[in-house]
Amino acid sequence: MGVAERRAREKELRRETILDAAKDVFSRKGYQGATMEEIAALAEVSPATLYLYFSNKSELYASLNIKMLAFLCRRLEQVAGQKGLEPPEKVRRLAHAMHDVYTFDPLILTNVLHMQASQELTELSPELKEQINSMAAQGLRLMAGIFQQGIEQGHFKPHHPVALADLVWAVFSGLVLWEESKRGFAPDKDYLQTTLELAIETMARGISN
Amino acid sequence: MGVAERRAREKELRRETILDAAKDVFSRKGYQGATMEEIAALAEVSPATLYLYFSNKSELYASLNIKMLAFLCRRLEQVAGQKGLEPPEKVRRLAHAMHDVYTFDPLILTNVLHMQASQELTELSPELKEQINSMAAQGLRLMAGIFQQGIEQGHFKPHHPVALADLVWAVFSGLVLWEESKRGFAPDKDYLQTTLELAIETMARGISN
Amino acid sequence: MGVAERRAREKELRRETILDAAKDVFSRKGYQGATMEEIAALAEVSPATLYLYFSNKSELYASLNIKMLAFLCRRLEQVAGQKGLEPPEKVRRLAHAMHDVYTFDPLILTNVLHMQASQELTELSPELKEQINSMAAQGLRLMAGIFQQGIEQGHFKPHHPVALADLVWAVFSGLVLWEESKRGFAPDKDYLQTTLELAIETMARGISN
Amino acid sequence: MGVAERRAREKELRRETILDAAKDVFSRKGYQGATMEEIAALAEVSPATLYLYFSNKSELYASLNIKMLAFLCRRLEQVAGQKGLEPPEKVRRLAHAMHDVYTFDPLILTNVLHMQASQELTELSPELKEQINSMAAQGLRLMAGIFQQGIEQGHFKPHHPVALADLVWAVFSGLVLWEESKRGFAPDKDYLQTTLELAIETMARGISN
DNA sequence: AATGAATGAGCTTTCATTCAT
DNA sequence: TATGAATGAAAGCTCATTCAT
Repeated sequence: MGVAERRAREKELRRETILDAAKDVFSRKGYQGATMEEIAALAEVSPATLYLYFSNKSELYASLNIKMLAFLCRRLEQVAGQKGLEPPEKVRRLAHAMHDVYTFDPLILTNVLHMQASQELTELSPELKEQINSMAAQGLRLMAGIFQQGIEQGHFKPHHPVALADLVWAVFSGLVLWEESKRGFAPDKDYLQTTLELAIETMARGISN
Repeated sequence: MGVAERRAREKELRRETILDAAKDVFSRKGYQGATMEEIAALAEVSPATLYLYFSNKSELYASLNIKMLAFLCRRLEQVAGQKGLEPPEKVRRLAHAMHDVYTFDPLILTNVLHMQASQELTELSPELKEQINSMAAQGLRLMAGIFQQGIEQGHFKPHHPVALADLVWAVFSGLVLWEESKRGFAPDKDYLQTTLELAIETMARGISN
Repeated sequence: MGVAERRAREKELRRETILDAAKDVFSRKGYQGATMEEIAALAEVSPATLYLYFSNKSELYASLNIKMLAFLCRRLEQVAGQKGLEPPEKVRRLAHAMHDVYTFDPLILTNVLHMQASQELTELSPELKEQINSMAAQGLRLMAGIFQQGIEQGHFKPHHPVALADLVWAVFSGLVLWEESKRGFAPDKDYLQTTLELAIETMARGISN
Repeated sequence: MGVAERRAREKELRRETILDAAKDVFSRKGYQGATMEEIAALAEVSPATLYLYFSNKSELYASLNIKMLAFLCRRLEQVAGQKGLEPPEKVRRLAHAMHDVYTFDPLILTNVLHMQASQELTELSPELKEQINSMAAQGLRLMAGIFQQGIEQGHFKPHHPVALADLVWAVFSGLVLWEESKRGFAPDKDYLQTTLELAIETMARGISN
């Protein structure tokens, strides 16, 4: 059992190594631009080894994105689930949460947003596509829940909460991708932090005036 | 000379045809996913012909984006250059302008934003990269000018105008890319129009509170 | 027009060159064992060129077999269509015809029989599979027609003509494949000729006694 | 020693399990199409284990065919060795014997015939090739012996008995492979039985008229 | 000027085989 | 002895790019 256990742990470890390498390469080159060879080299395995862990390129890509969406959702759940907080405060924490994710690993969001913003999804198998879409939807639902509460309690002017969540997500995508696009120009993390927080809050209030 | 002139015009015409085809294909497939063959087929020329007008794929891509950025800048100049308008009104018109561009041809912005939001730039020659970056910078400068004026005249609370322009651009990217990412879900153009206008204006004021 | 014509002829010529090379390689190595690279080398083109003429390996294989079945059917039609011949004589000519095909190019039959005798068909697209099967069926129908006539005119004892055709085809396959399997042992062409003729005729009579 | 013996028997058992799995896979997919992994999975061992029993794929294939040829020869010996039977009756029993083998396990013959009818042999080491060829030759010799006797005793008209044996083998191959090629069309076992018997007998007589 | 045809380089994927455990 | 894991080598196929006509 000891052997089997260690094997399993080692296997899981290597899987993570590969996913890490994939995250890096996919975020730098995009889905089409990334090559299995480069991912393999970064993970320090042979290309053939990748296929022991993922049945093909698109499944690797999908697994990666699912993992990252899961991380994002978990963080959003923490915020949404906090009892006894006024919605405006929750909105502020929402901004913090997304910024946290970005600070923890900018590539996570870069990948998720790139995926949302582009066509790679069409190449995936329907099941994986479905899984990814439903996780993304859950993220939006969590955000929408916060606004819903705020509207019900009179903090925000009546407006469809899903539309608000959409808008926040869009703003957020814009900010992060914009940061990304300026890579090399020493992006200021505080700048993102501040504008993000402000943008989300004013948006949540202003949109329905 | 009449002959030479007509030749030149015909050549220019074909160049435009190719760029149009490229715009379509690049916006649908992304840089890596697009093939010269598909672009050629759409432009109704042979693949070899593309190389009479553009020395390679990345130059074609760059030329396309430069053209589109130029179009965008021209429209921004119209807004920025109007005399006798109060800055808040200019901001409103700024939103209109960007939405106009999007309405006139969504692919223009889709391409520009995708390019900004991703890594294709790294493949281009330094000169072209420089040219593209400087045009993008000019667009930002034009927007920043509007906010600058507003701040000087006391309409907006003091804040670095370039940062404001950045934020507007980011919000806008977010909204458009978000729209794009939901292709197939019957996007509502009015929704984009309204939220865009609102977002820019509230942002312009709120950011400095 | 002269140019277009010559181009078309050259293209057709090259297509034939490729098919010839494919015939050779497929008959030596079988479908799975053959490589596009070897076929290309034999045809003195690059592997990529093969894909200008055939969309993939299985289509190349199918095209080859269709062409060869067509050749076989044409020869069988000549025999079946001859007026004023007694069925026993027709049977004799049938043996000659099949032997002719074999003499003209042993690889033709080797390929057709190998294909019939193995699993490669399952890899082809349904349409091509259908086309190949229908041509093979036509060959059998032609042979069956000869026996049908012989039975009706009392030359052969009553028996289902299709079953007879099946049997003849089987015998023939056996003889040719057996020859093939002994390659290198100086196969005697006359031997095949004689036994083939004898086998077909005795079979045609004996089966129903 | 008891332990060593049991070990040996277990080893032999596993070898047989592997050969059985190989027989199945090779007959379904052919030599090139079969994969060591599929064979291993069917034998419920790891791919690496195969290499403890056979030094490589082609040796496994060869071992399999040698075993099957041995089985076939044993059955032929039974027929050839029976005293006090008239040659015509022996011929009849020869047909039965071959049909028995086919009934006992169609895959045995399918494999042997496929191998004879194709090129896989060229990949084998000279020694194995030699061994296979000599066993096939022995099978033929056994059949030839029957005809030899018949000729000597005046039952069949003078003809080279080896040629007769060749022909019978060829007919038989044809019938079985033809059956195989129609897999899926509910092949009728009685049909094979009857035509086989008839074909061998008429051939044995007719060939020398 | 335009193109049909060709190809080199490179990609994803498979698989027989090896080896540390 | 048995195997999980790894990989080198090769396969099918694609595509940006070139070139003779």
